[in-house]
Amino acid sequence: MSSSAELKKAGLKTTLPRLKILSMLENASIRHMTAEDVYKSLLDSGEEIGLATVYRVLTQFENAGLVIRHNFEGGRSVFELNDEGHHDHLVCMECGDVFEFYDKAIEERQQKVADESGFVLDNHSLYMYGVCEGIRKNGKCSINKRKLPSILTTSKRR
Amino acid sequence: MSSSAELKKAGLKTTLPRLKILSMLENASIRHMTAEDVYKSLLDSGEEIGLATVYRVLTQFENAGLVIRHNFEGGRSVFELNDEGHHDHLVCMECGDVFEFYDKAIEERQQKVADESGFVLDNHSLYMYGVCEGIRKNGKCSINKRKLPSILTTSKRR
DNA sequence: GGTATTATTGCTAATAATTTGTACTAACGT
DNA sequence: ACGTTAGTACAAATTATTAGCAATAATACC
Ligand SMILES: [Mn+2]
Ligand SMILES: [Mn+2]
Ligand SMILES: [Zn+2]
Ligand SMILES: [Zn+2]
Repeated sequence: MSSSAELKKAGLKTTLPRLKILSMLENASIRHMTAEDVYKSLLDSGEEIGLATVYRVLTQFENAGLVIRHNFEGGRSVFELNDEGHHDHLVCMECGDVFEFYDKAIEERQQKVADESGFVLDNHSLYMYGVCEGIRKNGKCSINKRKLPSILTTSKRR
Repeated sequence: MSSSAELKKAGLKTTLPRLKILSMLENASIRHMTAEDVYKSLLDSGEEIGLATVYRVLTQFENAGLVIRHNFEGGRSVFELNDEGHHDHLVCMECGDVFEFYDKAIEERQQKVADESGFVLDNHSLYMYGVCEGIRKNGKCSINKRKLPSILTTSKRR
């Protein structure tokens, strides 16, 4: 589906800033980006945008269900496209790498715990923090996930 | 153990502000408090303290392992005394009530997931958000957990 | 106990991240 | 195309937290 159609489906008008941001999220080499990551990446790609707009649009995307906001330990909010199913996260405290996982047993036990406590569950966040294999074995992470794309392949226009 | 001894054991000098804060955490009717909750509660109890000191001391307590810091969805940091063993949290989005739980199966699966990913785990946070039974059945929570103690039973001095 | 040494406090001012106000534009239904 | 309404850019405001620094309080030593 086109980005424009995705915005429409989410009940959002198709505007250039929104297209740029959605496009950046879809094409960036890193999946979990802060508002400023998105902003800087767009500037680096030669796109013009305001930081406040990035914040505003990311929040709209969150409310529309287009992106998920995460609050990893100690840091600012990071956003990821809501294109895969639900999953939880393993964060390396050394290199910042984020590994995603889904564990059916954990999900089921969570539901059970909620049921037993009389809670109707809305959502949950499970973040695990540790040190990844790359750092432990090679002293540094194999892939530098902090690198942002210098060119935005889509979002080119006119 | 006395509060003073607890501070010593944690490698912190016994000072009046630290005693007041530790005492407040030990005696408050709510377990999970923001820095400002602690600050306001102390003022309400007639105790004098600076807000910056509360932030500073809570961070020191965190580093010393005396308290745990949580970042519940959307809100500011909340602190709880590290006197029980590890547990995770169920937060009611309506009344703010916090239920604690420990599920051995979840903990074990988490370890397994980390092992399989080559991660050495340091810590994790699992927060579940929903609506509690009290709200659903009575329209409001039975216990108002937001109420702060007006008098500090300990920490009186001289 | 009295005094030196040094950590800690309580201001207040500074930050960092995010949000808001507003005058200016762009989108889109007709 | 036109008008209405929503969205944008930029600056200024907020909110939560931290930093700078002079005044104080807590051990250490005599
Ligand atoms: Mn999950
Ligand atoms: Mn746990
Ligand atoms: Zn993810
Ligand atoms: Zn707890």
